[in-house]
Amino acid sequence: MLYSPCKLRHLQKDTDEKNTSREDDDTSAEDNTREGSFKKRKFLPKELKEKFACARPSGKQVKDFNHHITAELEKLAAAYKSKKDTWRALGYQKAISAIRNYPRPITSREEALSIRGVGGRLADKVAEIVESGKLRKVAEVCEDEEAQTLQRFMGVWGAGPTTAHGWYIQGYRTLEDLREKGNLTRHQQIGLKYYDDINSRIPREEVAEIENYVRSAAHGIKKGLIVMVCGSYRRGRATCGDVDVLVTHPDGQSHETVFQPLLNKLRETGFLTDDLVTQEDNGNQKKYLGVCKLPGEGQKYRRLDVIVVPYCEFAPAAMYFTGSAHFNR
DNA sequence: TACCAGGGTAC
DNA sequence: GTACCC
DNA sequence: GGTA
Ligand SMILES: O=c1ccn([C@H]2C[C@H](O)[C@@H](COP(=O)(O)OP(=O)(O)OP(=O)(O)O)O2)c(=O)[nH]1
Ligand SMILES: [Mg+2]
Repeated sequence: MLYSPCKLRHLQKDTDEKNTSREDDDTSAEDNTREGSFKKRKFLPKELKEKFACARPSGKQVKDFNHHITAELEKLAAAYKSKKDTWRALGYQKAISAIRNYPRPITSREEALSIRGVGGRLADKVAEIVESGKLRKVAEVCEDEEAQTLQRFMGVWGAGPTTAHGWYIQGYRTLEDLREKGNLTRHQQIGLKYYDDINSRIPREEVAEIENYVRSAAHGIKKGLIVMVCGSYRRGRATCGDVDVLVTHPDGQSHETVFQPLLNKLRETGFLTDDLVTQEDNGNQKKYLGVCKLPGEGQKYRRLDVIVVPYCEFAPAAMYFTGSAHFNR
């Protein structure tokens, strides 16, 4: 990420057709009813409160009113992605993101259609789920052996549709096949080793523990370091796929020297168990991707991403790293 | 019908 | 160059 | 898949 003003331009424009909410919130410009009680600003025009998620109180937890719908659509999105039907998968993903952040339960095809990113065909599917609780298309597309195997293989970190298909046509069907016969890159070996843990969601309470662990290590290296978890955690999700840690320092200088020492410190204590990408440079940003585990019995292995950025890029880096991916795109 | 973000590393 | 990832 |  370059964090140039140019890159950020689209974030501030066309607010009324592209939705201003980071979680990509709900819908198109018109419907959006939501009380929104800003005590200090009684004069805030009602249209604004209805139009902008940022003008409404967020409350503490991010709700997931339409989980039954997004869970079903997720299955199709994943299946299309595994079949390399990229753009169809993107369409599904955008709709899922919009529905996930729609602020109340959807009860009709028309209501679904009012959401930006949900067109006629997806609205039909939403309606079917609302009425029957499931989608016949899922059985059709996702439940044969090939589809299920591709999904299984793509759960290996570092394996995408091409690799999964390659393993499939070599006759592999199980993770055990991969372990004993498969040709795996270093990333994929790690992904397979921790398959179950990496594919488990992380409760946000545990993410907070990991944040504190990294913060303690950071403060042992340099006083004043800012350690902030971004990603789905910062967007308020109850569970997260991984932990995205942003590190910076208000002196505007220290970011240059903390990256490797911080990682080394986390390695020494055994917190970092495996490295995926030890250093990825982008402008002044440094990024680490790896696997970690909190001390103590029964802790799972978790995917950890760390970026270290100069303080002057703190805000845009936090924006990028908080996402969602859909919002950034 | 054209387009769907923009950047990086591993192989 | 391609595959995969953030 | 959806949007323009
Ligand atoms: O293709 C991508 C993927 C990620 N990001 C940014 C936004 C995202 O929020 C952040 C962290 O990525 P991650 O994959 O961890 O996404 P997440 O939003 O944290 O979701 P999850 O709960 O799956 O980790 O990096 C992008 O800009 N583009
Ligand atoms: Mg994340």
